[in-house]
Amino acid sequence: MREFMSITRALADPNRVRMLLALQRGELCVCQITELFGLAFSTVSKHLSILQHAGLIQSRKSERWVYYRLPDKAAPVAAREALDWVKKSLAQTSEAVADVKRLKQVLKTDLAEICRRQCR
Amino acid sequence: MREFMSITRALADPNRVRMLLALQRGELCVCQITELFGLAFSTVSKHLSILQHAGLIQSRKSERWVYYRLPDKAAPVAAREALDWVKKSLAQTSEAVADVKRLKQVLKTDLAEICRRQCR
DNA sequence: CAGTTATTTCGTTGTTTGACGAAATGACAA
DNA sequence: TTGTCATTTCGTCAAACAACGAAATAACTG
Repeated sequence: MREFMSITRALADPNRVRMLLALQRGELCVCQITELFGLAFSTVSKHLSILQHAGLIQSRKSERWVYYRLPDKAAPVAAREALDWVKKSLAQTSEAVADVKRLKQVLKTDLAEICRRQCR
Repeated sequence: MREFMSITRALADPNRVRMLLALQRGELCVCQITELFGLAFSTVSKHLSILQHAGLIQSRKSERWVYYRLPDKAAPVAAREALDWVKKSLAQTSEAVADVKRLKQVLKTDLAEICRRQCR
């Protein structure tokens, strides 16, 4: 029950759901997601932390960046079912399609360039 | 997306999820659910309203009572999939089992008796 | 080692949410 | 019609949450 609730609460925010959909294309680092959604660094980091605690994403560190991705097949059943449901229900929606379109633009840009652009 | 979010937000509260699980046994009126969960009338009514707006339950009025039930097969796909997921994930959990046990006690009692007991 | 850089954590702010009791509604019964 | 009764709506309060910027952390680079 506890595990299930951590998943439903993670899915109860539209920005987090959009992040999951964006990650279908492959892993992304925090600054790419920040660029994609136009939110503050700290906000994106918090969202990703909530998704990760719910088992809906995983992360790895490489060079200067932290990459987030959808979980592999070893993920808990509840999380995998939730992700299938999200994908099936929303992959075709206008929001998801628009996000993918903007994501393609973001992916064209060099990673270091994106981070530098977000002057802090 | 909007419809989907109304479902995930409805599922983001443990009391609402428990109500869905309790309704698997068949329809219940508001005062039975109130008795089962030990919440205030108005609180239960609000929860049921949120579930209904999300398409996760339906209601009918009969005599003095309003009965709520899980939706029929004509319900939106997203709602049916969500309910299947909830049921599959949680039907065997200790919380759900304990609720069903108490529900059986509640069902033994006469409906009018239950309502009267909740002196207002 | 010191500086830079990407991310996380912390503290604050405004909004949303869940809970309650009281008042309003709506339907049936006398 | 008036009263009764189950439910809903309203107003309020405290707790939770999303957002931000600033400070802390952690890891590479010079």
